[in-house]
Amino acid sequence: MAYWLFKSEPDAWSWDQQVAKGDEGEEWGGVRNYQARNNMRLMKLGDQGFFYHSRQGLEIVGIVEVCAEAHSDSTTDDERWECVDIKAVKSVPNPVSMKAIKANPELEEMVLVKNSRLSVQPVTEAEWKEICRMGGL
DNA sequence: GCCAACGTTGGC
DNA sequence: GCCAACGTTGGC
Repeated sequence: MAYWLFKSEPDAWSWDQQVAKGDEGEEWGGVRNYQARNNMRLMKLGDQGFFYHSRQGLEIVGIVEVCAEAHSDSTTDDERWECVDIKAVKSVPNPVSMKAIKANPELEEMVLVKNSRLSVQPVTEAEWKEICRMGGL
């Protein structure tokens, strides 16, 4: 199983909205970046991911699970773009902030730190465990 | 709200 | 195929 990180501006799509969707999940559409799309193509059913609030919040607030593998993005007719569906699994008791991540030497190689603009990113197992520990999970 | 970093576009 | 110009993202 692989781990990922999904970024969203809470103004556009927040963790609360994701939770409200329940097990039905939500299509992660609208991504127009090849690297992010390629990451989604690699995702398998049951893969886990962090849900991160960018711009406002700047913290990891929840855990999601891939509930549909890559398919065409319904927000465009352009066949280049694909996306997965994700559903909320649980909230992070103590949200892990960008500041806390940057302050932790074990997380200095995270894509979130090195390439903050990529909206769908891979997370290593070590990073996953460390952030879960920091988040109180 | 600013602006650096990054990705994409398009003229040559 | 290069690279300048442009648009967008996202931390600050």
